[in-house]
Amino acid sequence: MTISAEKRAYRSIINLILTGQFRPGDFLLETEIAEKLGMSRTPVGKALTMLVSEGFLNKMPKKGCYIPLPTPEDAEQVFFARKAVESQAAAGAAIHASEKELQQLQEIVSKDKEALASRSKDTYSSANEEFHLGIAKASHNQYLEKWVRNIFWRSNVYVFYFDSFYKGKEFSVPQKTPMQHAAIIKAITEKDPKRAAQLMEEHIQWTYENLLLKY
Amino acid sequence: MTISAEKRAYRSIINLILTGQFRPGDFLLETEIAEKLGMSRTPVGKALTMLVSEGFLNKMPKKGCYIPLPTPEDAEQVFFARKAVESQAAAGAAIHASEKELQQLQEIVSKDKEALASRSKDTYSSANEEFHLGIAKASHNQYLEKWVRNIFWRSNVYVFYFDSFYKGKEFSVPQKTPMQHAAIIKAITEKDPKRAAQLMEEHIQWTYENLLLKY
DNA sequence: AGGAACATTAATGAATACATTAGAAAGAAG
DNA sequence: CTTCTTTCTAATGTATTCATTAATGTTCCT
Repeated sequence: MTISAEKRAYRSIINLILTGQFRPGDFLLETEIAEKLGMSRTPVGKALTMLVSEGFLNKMPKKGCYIPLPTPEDAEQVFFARKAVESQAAAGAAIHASEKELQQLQEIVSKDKEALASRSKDTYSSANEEFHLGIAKASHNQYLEKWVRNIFWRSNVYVFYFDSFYKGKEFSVPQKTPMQHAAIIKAITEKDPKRAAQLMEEHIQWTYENLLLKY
Repeated sequence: MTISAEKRAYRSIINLILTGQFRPGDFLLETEIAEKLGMSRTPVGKALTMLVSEGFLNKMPKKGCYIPLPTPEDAEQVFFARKAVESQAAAGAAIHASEKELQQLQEIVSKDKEALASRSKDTYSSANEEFHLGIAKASHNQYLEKWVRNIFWRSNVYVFYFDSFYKGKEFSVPQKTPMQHAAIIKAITEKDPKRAAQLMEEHIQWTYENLLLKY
C-alpha cells in the first residue's frame, strides 16, 4: 500500500512548520516544496489548498501561501476557538467514549506524569497531543474532531514560536498540566459532560494565560 | 477584476448541491463538472479538495468525492457541532460586534418577519443564512466564522433533503424562529455573552428537534 | 450455468506545458 | 537623488498529457 504524494506533501508541510524549518511570515513556495519532496507541483498545491482551508495557512491570490504572523489578536481568537470546540469535544467524549477509549485516555495520564518527570519537551509535546486529540476522537463527532485537530496544530505554532525565545533555557513542563488532564479524564470517565466541558475550558484558558506570561 | 476559476468552481459545486442537482450519495465527477463549467479539471479538483477538507463532502481514494448520506447519527453530530461553534460565535459577537454590525443584525430581524409573512422558502432561507453567518462574522473570530459557515451549509443539506419529501405541500416557516432570532440579537446588543450563547444553543437544539419530527 | 482470468474503460493521481501576473530590477525623466 | 515607467523574472493559475487503478464486462473452461 503506497501512500499518495498528496498525503505525503500534507504531512511534510505540517512537519516543516512545526519543526521550525519554516517560520511565521514565510511564504511556502509550491515549486520549492515540490523539489524538496521530489514530486510535482500538483500534489503540493492540493496539500497547500487543504492547509489554507483548515486555517493553518493564509493565502494571497497569485502570491502564495504563508504562515500567519502570530499576533495577540490571533492568539486570542485561536484560544477562544479552542475553548469552544475542545470543551464540547470533552462533553461529547463523556457521552460517547467507549470503554476501550476510556482505558486509552487513562494511560495518557500516566504518560503525562512520565513527561513531567523526564523534563523532555518532545515527550511532553507528544503526550499533550495524544491527550487533546484523543478526547476529540472519543467524542465520536467527526466535525469537532477535525476542528480540534486543526486548531490544536495552529495553537502549537504559538507554543513553539514563543518557546524559540527560550532556546537554551531548560524546558519546564507546566507543573499543573498533568493534574488538570487527570481531572478532565475523571469527569469523562464518570460520564459528566458538563463538568468535563467546564474543566477543559479552564485548562485551555490556563494554558493561554500561561503563554501570555512569556511576552 | 476577474474571479478565479477555482473560486467559481467552489461556488458552483456548493450551489449544485444546495439546489438539489446533486443528491446525497452522488459522486461528483471532476471531469463532468469541469465540462459543465467550461474549465479544466485542475481548478475543479482543488475546489473539491477544499469541500472535502471542510467536511462538506467525503472522499474515497481513487474513487472520487461524494455527498455524504444523511443518517440520524450524522445529523446528531452536525447539530451538536453547530451548537458548539454557533453558541460561542454568539458569545463572541456579544463581546466584539461593532455598532454597525449590531445595526445590520437588527435589520435581519425585520427581514425575518417579512419572510414569515411571505411564506417563501427562498426568502426564509436567505434571511436565516444572513442571521447565522452574520453573527459568526460579528464574532470577529476567523476560526469560528469559518467553522460556522461550513457546518451551517452542511446542516442545510439536511433541511433541503427532508424538505424534498414534502414537495408540493405548502412550505411552512417555523413560527417561532423570528422570535428566537430577535431574542439572540437582543442579548448580543446588550453585550450579554452567556445569555447569547445559551439562547443560540437552545435555538439550534429546537431547529434540530423540529427536523426530527419530519421523520 | 457458474466462475476464474483477462481485457476494456472511465475515472482519479501525477507530471508537464503553457498563460498570467505581482514584484523586483533597470532605466529614463524631472 | 528621487520618482515614474518599462522590462524582466519568478511564481502562481490553468490546461493538457500521461500513468494508474477500480469497476465492469467478456471470454473461455469446467
